Amino acid sequence: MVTLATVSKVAGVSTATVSRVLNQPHKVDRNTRQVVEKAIEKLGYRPNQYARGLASKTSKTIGVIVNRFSSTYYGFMLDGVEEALVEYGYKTLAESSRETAEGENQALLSLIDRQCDALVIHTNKLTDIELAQYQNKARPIVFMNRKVQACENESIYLDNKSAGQLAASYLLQKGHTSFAMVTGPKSYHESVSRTNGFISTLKEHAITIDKDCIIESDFTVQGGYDSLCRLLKQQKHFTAIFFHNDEMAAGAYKACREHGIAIPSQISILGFDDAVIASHLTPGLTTIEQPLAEIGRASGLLALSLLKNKPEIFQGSKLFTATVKERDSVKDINRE
Amino acid sequence: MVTLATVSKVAGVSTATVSRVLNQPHKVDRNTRQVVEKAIEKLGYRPNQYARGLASKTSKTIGVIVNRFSSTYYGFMLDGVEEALVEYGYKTLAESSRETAEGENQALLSLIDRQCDALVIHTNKLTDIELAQYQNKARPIVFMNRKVQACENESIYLDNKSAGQLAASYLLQKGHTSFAMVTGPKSYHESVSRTNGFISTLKEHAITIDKDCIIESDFTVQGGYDSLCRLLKQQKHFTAIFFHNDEMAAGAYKACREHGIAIPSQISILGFDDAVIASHLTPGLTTIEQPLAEIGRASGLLALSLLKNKPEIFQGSKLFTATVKERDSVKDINRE
DNA sequence: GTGATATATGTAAGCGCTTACATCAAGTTA
DNA sequence: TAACTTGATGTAAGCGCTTACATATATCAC
Repeated sequence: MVTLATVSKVAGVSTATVSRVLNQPHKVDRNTRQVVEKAIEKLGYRPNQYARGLASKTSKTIGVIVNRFSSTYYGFMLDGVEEALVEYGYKTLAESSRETAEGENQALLSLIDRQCDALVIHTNKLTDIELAQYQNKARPIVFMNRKVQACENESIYLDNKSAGQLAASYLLQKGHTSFAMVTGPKSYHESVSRTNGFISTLKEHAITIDKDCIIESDFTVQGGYDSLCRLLKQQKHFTAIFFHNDEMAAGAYKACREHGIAIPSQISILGFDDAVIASHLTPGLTTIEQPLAEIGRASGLLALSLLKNKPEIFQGSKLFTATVKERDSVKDINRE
Repeated sequence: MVTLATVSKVAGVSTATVSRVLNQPHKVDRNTRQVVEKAIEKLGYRPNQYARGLASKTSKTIGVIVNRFSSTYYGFMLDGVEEALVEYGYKTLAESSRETAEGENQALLSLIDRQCDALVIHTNKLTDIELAQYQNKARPIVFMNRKVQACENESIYLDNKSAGQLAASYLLQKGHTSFAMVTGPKSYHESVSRTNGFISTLKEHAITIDKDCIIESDFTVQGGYDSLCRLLKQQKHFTAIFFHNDEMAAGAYKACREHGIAIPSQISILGFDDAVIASHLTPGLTTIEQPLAEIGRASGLLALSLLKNKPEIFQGSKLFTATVKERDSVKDINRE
């Protein structure tokens, strides 16, 4: 095995010098540096990251937690984080929590055990209070797409209230005046904020939404399907439904097909996320787009900036805004 | 900071004993063990994985390489790998190659630097010869969904030739006799095998496929769209098209919509993968399903079994078979 | 009781690095 | 020229673990 010592012997210098050319090259004489670099090259030496980490107490690695890998929702954020870190020579250690509180805790501990210099985590199950306890100057934790009370400086997230308002404004602008909404679980802060935003804008226009027309669901296709069936059964009147994500909207498409309801002529549907499926649905799903990759990227950069204590690395805003991705699932009633 | 030494002092034993209760508890007396465990608990001690790795030359970590995270294709495999490893107390260190040869090389080296005990990699760019050079008894490398010559024992993959045959048989069974095919890049072994399988079965039925009706594309939605447009321009006759993945098939849906061609009445479409979008397309895309999560799981298990030299961990077959996931995009011509 | 065997624990030498500190040569100042 | 910088390099002490080996104690056959 080729170690620092091997290189130092071949190069005829001390191990300290070799270590210096690796970590603080400016402190080594040009000629010596070249000799060492040649030896490294020749031997194909690669530093042992564990020895490095043990000695320096830093791993050049940032741990990331997501619910699971098999959803592009997390995939886009992960790609964003990795992209940001690669630029700075940092590695991503990604772990999934498998959507359980226990998984989130375990992943958190395990990433800390692995000496991650910082953490970028997306969590749903742990409470703000539990999360705040993990915060620690030595090892910054960035909360990705979540606002954690008492850790707002380390939270990167979408302005979900504005996004809800945007959804309402958009539908109003298209002439709709009577609505339904299928939300995510109330335990998710996103759901609550989106709901509040949506309702508040309606209120501004003196429109109220029937309590029965707000259904709490679970972000799944099946959940969306079930919710739509329930809404139909109630026989309440509405011309547009706002779904808190595209999967649920896709479930609604299926239910509509089965009930012979045409989108958007009989019912308008507005999704959320701009997931991959949104463009493949027929008609194309109009949806509130959130910049997931950007959010991931920002989270990565924020982690680095906190870690290195260099504010210049992360300059932008911690709050992201959603936009409307217009396709064909919302009818413009004004044009009738 | 709480270290092994802290625990040993509190428990009144040597560090060796503490280390033993952590790694080989049966070698420690019941009473001593309890005392130590209590101390660990009380102090909230967590072993430093870097020190552990340095001393033991093992990291209990398996490195995984995928093209990127933002595709469920890789996501499902990743989830599969992680699921398998978690059972055995191993961690997943996932890195993306960003679909470049350089990225694949870098990721490979970087995971080795990080002392991964084994690697599970999905690569497209590196050649069999390059990959074989990385193989090494000390650190097994499993090739996920790829057959690498000279490393067949470490390759877990779909039987793409049979899958191609299955595609042909299915379409034949539905009464089709005239075909087109849109393949993935020829540089991908999957594309070649699927093509060969497809053609060979047709040949068995004395059917040939016009060279112009086989189009090489790139696995993207846009690629599928373009390919269909090209096929239509040629004015050749065919009733069914076999696409090498669902994204391309989705692109074809779009092209059909624009050209006013009805699926499946005017043209039948068969996809590959059973991606998430397949069920959301209208009509539902009939597709050749490959068990990605299973392939990931098997890869993880194989890596563990090679690593620990315990054949019993990985028992199954290294070759997976595709199945038909039937939806509504293939017309049954017999029923006319 | 003796020697052999098994079981439990401790001692201490690393694992491959980083880095504070020491050393030394060469240049600078008055 | 003596005293002081400065820059380049070396020495060696860890970082927090694991583990081969040594030691101590208990058990057992005879």
